[in-house]
Amino acid sequence: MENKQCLDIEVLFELADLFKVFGDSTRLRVMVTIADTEMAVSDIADSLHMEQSTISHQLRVLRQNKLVRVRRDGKQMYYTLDDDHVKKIIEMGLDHILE
Amino acid sequence: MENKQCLDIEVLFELADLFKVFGDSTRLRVMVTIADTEMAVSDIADSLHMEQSTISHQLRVLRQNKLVRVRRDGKQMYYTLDDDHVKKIIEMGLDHILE
DNA sequence: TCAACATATGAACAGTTATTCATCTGTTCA
DNA sequence: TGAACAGATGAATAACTGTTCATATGTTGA
Repeated sequence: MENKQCLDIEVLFELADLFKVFGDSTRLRVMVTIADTEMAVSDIADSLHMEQSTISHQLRVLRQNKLVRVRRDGKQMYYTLDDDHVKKIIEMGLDHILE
Repeated sequence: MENKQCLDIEVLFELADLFKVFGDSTRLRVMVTIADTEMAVSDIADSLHMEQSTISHQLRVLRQNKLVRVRRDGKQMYYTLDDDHVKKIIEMGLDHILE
């Protein structure tokens, strides 16, 4: 932990909030689903066999945390992962689990 | 996401459970506190100005998820982070926040 | 403009979780 | 052996969170 002096309470609260977002299987599944491709909300929902509303609610959480990018095309909203950072965090977690 | 075929529902549930552990500021603070040093429970509690019971409960969660190691020395239990994996996950998250 | 469609959103509910208090277990040393 | 101490744990509670239902917003094409 090289930047330990930066790790005051506030930063750790923020960090906890970030990890909270990853700590839900629905959000994780959405993130993996749109990791390498843009997808419309209802297609994500279909793909995961979940309700449109559920996915929409969770996409909002991902949006608020800047983990996804959105683009409107007509009636549809296309979501994709924001950056490779997010993938890296997921892969780090997988490494820990699959070791 | 290179091992995408491994990312079935079960693994993602496990992964979510792992991130849930990181998604609490108390646990995060405990992890950072014992990242580079062994510490007894009451010293962690004092250092964070929290109750012994609170820390003990959270250390149990960390233990159950194999994120910390324990060693008894007399009446005291000395905790430390289990491996560098855990630090890496925290640092990845910090990178995302502090960018 | 209006019907049809895609998505977003608010309220309600159920399930989960962190903290506290009280108490118990286990260790030391006198 | 027993008092003092460190830590663990169960129960209770308050706060939080994910999902669902119903509905609202916004876009398209006729």
